[in-house]
Amino acid sequence: MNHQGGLAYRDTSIADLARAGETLFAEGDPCRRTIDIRSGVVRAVNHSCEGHRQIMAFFFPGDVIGLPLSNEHRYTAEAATSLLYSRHPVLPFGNASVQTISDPRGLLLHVWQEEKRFMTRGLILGRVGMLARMSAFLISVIPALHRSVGLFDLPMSQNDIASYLGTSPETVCRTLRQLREMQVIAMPRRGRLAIISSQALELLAEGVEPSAV
Amino acid sequence: MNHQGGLAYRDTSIADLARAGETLFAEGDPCRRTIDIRSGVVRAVNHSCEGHRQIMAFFFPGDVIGLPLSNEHRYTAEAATSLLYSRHPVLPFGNASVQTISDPRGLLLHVWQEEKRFMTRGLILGRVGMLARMSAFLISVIPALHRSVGLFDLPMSQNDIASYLGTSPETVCRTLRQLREMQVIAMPRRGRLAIISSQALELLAEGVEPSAV
DNA sequence: CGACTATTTGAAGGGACTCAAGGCGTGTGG
DNA sequence: CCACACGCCTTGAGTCCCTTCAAATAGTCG
Repeated sequence: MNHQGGLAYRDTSIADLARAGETLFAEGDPCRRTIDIRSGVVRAVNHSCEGHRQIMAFFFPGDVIGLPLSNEHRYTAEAATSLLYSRHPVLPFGNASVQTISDPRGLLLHVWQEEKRFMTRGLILGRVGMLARMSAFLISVIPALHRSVGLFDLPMSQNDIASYLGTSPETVCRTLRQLREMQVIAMPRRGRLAIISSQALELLAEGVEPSAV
Repeated sequence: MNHQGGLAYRDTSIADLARAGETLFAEGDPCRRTIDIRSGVVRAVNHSCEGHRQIMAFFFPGDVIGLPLSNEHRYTAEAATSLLYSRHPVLPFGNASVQTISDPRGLLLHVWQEEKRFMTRGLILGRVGMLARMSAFLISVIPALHRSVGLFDLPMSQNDIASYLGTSPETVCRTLRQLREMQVIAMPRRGRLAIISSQALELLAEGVEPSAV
């Protein structure tokens, strides 16, 4: 999941800092530069005209976002946590070939990584029942989470998780509690997560009845 | 939505035929060729290990699928209707640059088109309530549908729509009936669709209360 | 015409949403 | 250092929507 070293110039560029909530680029902005996440989490946000707000994906260290697939950005990127990142200039879309010639494999790899994140949300939201959705969500983010002694750091707020899962913060809280009571996960502290039974988590994500776990 | 003429060789290649239900390529297969849809609908399918099946996207004439973003196909492609398409050979992933050099803009356009389809499903499934989801789904597919005298041809079965929307065929049927009773759409025949009030459809997709429409 | 699939409808049950309110954690300012 | 304020998380209660199971009808293909 971490494509360290995917771009040759990564190590030489200076990192920028963004605070939680800061907007990196907005939907409709012209694609001027890609953003290479060093540490922290970025959320891709879509605003509907009625004011509803959806989080379409979370991006993690190693991901490169803002890729010039078209002239304009296709979503708004916000820092979900405090963030360390670097920016790399991009040629206008008409000259995209120049962008790809320098490292076509790198570009396509990053495009694929981005697309995977969107596909994953679809697969998660397509499941029936919040338990299955939450379990699938946890499984999908765990590989990208920072671990310390078997305890994961769940960096996004339950509000963000709710927007991602298409539900309410209350339901997120209740579902996590349910997983705790089933001894599938543990959350010793705010934002800390331990997986007690990853097998049970996978069964739940597949839609197996909770009573059978 | 229809990128006619996106690839120069389209007009000169001979079209293949596939029957409804036929598999064009399977998840995990090596990416040997891209598929250029001429007529009909393709569904991108994901099978979970427990046998559950999700439709991640529908693809329409003008879409090019099976793009070599990685070595292997990322989903299974099946003909949702009888299909006319053409295949174009693709160099192995390591040589992807050669693929892009001939027409980098074309490749990126098609990649973007594919990614948009996956993003769209996420945005649809992220809405609350089946009415909103169904309305958003109809809005998203209408531009790709074949029209005859204001009557659209809805080519996918309600089973497929259910798999796409993450619900059951019964709920799909009931939701369509509800839209009919609200005079928002009409379905004079199986697979035929008329939009009576596209404005109401958009309001419903935005989550406005049905009683307010 | 007959078999099969797709669509439609009914009824019952449970799960998720909403509204409302209370507890916890964090950070800020006096 | 403490008090306060604010946002985040947690919990409760009621309602409605969606799911599931079951069965009938319509449409399609041989």
